[in-house]
Order: sequence, then C-alpha cells, then structure tokens
Amino acid sequence: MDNMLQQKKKTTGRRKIEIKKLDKETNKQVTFSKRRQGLFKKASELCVLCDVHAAIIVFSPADKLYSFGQPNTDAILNSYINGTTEFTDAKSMEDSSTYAEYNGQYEESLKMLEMEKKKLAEVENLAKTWNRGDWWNDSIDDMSINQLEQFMISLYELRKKLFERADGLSMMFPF
Amino acid sequence: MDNMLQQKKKTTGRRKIEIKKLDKETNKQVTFSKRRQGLFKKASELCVLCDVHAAIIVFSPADKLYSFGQPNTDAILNSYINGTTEFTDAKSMEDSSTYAEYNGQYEESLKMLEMEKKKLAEVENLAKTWNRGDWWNDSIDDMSINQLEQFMISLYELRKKLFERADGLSMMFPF
DNA sequence: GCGGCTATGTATAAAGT
DNA sequence: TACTTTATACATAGCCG
Repeated sequence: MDNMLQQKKKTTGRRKIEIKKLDKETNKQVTFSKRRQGLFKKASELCVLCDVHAAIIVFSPADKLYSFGQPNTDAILNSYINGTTEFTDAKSMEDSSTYAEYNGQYEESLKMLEMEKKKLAEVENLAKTWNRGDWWNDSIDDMSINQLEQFMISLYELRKKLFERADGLSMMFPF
Repeated sequence: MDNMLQQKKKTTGRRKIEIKKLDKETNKQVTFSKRRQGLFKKASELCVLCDVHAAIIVFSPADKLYSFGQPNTDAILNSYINGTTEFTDAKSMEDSSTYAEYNGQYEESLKMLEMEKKKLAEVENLAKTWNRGDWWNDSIDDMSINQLEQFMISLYELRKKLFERADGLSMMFPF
C-alpha cells in the first residue's frame, strides 16, 4: 500500500554499465573526470591507511596529464626507475626479459576475464531462453564469475610472486 | 513484526573507518592487499571506459613493488618524464635500497615459498574442481572448454618455467 | 563542460570458517 | 593464516540547471 503513496522516482539512479570503451565523447569526458577523481581519492586513502608510497599517472582523453604522488610523483618514479634499472642491470638478459614479460600481465588477465565473463553471460542468456529448468540457475551465478575472477587474479599474483622470489633466490643461490 | 522473525545478524557488516594510519600490522596488510586490488581494478576500468593510458606504482608496507600500466608502466613513465623535463637523474638520487628487499633473508624466502606452494595447490584444486564440477560439465560449450584449456596451459607453463628457473629448488615443489 | 542530486551498483571492514 | 560471507559504506550513471 505504501508503494502507492510513494512519489515517482526523481531519477533512474545509477545504472549498471559494461566496462568497454565509451562511444559518446561527452559522456567519456564526464566519466573520466569523475573516475579519475575517485581513483586519486582511493590512492590517497591507501597511502594514509597503510602508510605507503604510491604514484599515479593518467593521460586524459585529450592527452592532458594528471598525476598523483605520495609523497610526490617524482620521488616514487625515482624509486621505481632505480629499482627497475638495478634489477635489469644486475642480472642477465633472461631475468630482465622475464620480468618485462610480466609487465602488462595484469591487463592480459583482465582481458581474458572479460572475455570469459561475456561468454558466461551469453551462455546464460541462451539457457534462460531455453528455460530448461533449475539446474542452470543453481549452477551459474555471480559466484562462478567471481571465482573465475579470483582465479585469474590469483594466477597473476602467483606468477608474479613466484618470479620475483625466483629471481631473489637465484641471486642468492647461483645454480 | 517481521523484524522479530529475522535471524540474528551474522556479521556486523562493513563499518565506517577513519582515514588514518592503521595501527594493527596485520590489519594494515589485509587492507593494503584488498585496496591495492581495488585500486588497480578501478584504474583498469578507467583505461577501458575512457580509452586512456595510465600507470600506477605502489610500494607495500613491506616495500614490495606493485605496478599497473596501460599499455605498460614503462611507456607511461617515459611519456611522463618526457613531458615534464623536471625529472632528476635516478642514479644521482639517494641509493635505492628498494630492490635489495627483493633478495630478502633466507628464512623470509623460505616462508614465501611455503605460502606459494599452498597457493599453487589451492589454485590447482580449484581448477580440478571446476573441471569435474557439474555446473561446468552441464553448461560447457566448446569455447569455454578452450578457455579452460588456456588456463590449464598457463598453469602448466608456469610450473615448467618455475622448474627451469629454480630447478635446484624443485625438490621443494611436489608436482 | 561543471557541480549537485538521487537511486543503485560496487567495494570493503569485520566476523566467520 | 588465509579465504569467504555479510551488511554496510562509498562511488558513480544518468539527469538537471
């Protein structure tokens, strides 16, 4: 009954969106602005809560540069470059190439994940159309997708950690 | 009245926290892990949605390096450095003890290896579970199968590479 | 394009296993 | 010790001025 007394909703509220390139240029600009702000805020919170250093560099759709740095961007980049340079110089080419190979691994994982999500969604729609029965609803749900996501993230983290540790060990134990 | 029939709440749910340095070391580590993951995901979404490039560098509480880069970290940093000529030479800055941390201590490395062994075992179990789980067999299609195969291959190659790089330690990995 | 407003989607602090 | 669950805090898509 109360429902009937409720006012007409003033807005549609936030709507779910697919994570894919936005076509509308104006929309893209707005989203970039909002999300960049959110990203920097998150980074700031991470730095404060965990007492760590971090830096972010972002180029806007119009190629304008935005950066975040705690304590400051250049200091973090110096650390990164120092470390990377040292890492590369310290050992043989195999090591550095291996390490470089894992730059962008995260993005690859995410792409694979997105592909798999789409497939799951497709199959799910197909199944719903067929309306075969309850087995489907019991078997495919967000949890499956989340598990897949966890798996991909775990795989990525695992590989990264293993290689980092393997490098460290190989330096200590020259075999 | 319905309230009286409701179960006692199982958890307190998320609670509001103040954004200030976390004191409990364990809590700090957990929060760092979660929020770093979230931060990277947000960055990834921003890059996809707005079709832009970005890079993030974070040092963990234990001074471990984590980086995100679209298309890759180094490219973004180069752009940044070239764009802002005010970047001091890395080598002239204070010594980078950053990557010295990667070598770590012997005991520390062994602990890490133990953790990774467990994690790998878990991932394998998860994959096996998926492979024989009913939901998978019932809802499978060729593309999904291929995708799973890709995961398995990735896992296999990971192990293979690990063997190649740390063959002396193979006795520590029972697979 | 910029900021404010909802309503809703998403991240995550704590508790549980 | 780490992973999962749950309830809640927080971020943000679509609108409007």
